[in-house]
Amino acid sequence: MKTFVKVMKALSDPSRVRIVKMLQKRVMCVCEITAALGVAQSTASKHLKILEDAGLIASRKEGLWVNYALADGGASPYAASLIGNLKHWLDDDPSIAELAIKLPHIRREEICCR
Amino acid sequence: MKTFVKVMKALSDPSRVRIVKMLQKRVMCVCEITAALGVAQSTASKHLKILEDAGLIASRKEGLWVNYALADGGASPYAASLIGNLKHWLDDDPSIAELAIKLPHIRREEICCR
DNA sequence: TTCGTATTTCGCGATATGACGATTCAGTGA
DNA sequence: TCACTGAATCGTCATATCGCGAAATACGAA
Repeated sequence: MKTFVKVMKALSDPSRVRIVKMLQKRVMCVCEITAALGVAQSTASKHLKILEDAGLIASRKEGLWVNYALADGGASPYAASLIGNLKHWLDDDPSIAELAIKLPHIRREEICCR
Repeated sequence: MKTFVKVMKALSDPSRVRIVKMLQKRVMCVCEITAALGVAQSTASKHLKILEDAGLIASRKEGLWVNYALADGGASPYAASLIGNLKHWLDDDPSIAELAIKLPHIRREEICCR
């Protein structure tokens, strides 16, 4: 029950859903996600932690950056199912479509002070 | 996005998940659900409203009682999918199993004043 | 209509959540 | 070692949520 509720809670915030939808397209670091969502860096970091705790995404430290990607689903069957559904859900949502257009122009080299 | 988040929010509370799992077994009125969950009747009513707004359950007034049942899913594809998944999810959860045992002994004739 | 019952709504307090800025932590390179 | 950069954590505030009891509704029976 606890793990199920955790997944539901994690996906009950629009910003977090947007993060999952972006990570469907590609791996992203925190500063890219911060820029894409237009929120404070600490806010993005907190959302990422909640998604990771729920088993929806996974982080991987690479040098100075922390890259986030969709989880493989091994951690939680509920997370795996929702990740699968979200592949084809919400693509026509205005805020998701907007992100999809914006995404190719968000590159860490231009955001982080190199 | 709003309807999706609404479904996730509705299912991010253990009491509400329990309600959905109980309604898988049979139609129930508010006083039966109140007794099964062991909460105040106003609390149960509020949870039911949230689940109904999300398109997960449907209510039907029958005389003095209001009977709640699982929604057919026509209202929201997200709700429909989650209802389907919950059919086989969480059956082995302790609190759900306990409810399943308790359920046959909860009858409105014994709860409501006759 | 008037009463009694099942349910909903209202109002409140305690707790949880989401946002931010400031600080701290971790890893790179001078 | 030190300075610098990306990310995580801390402290705080505003808002949302969950629980309850009390009052308001809705309905059926007398």
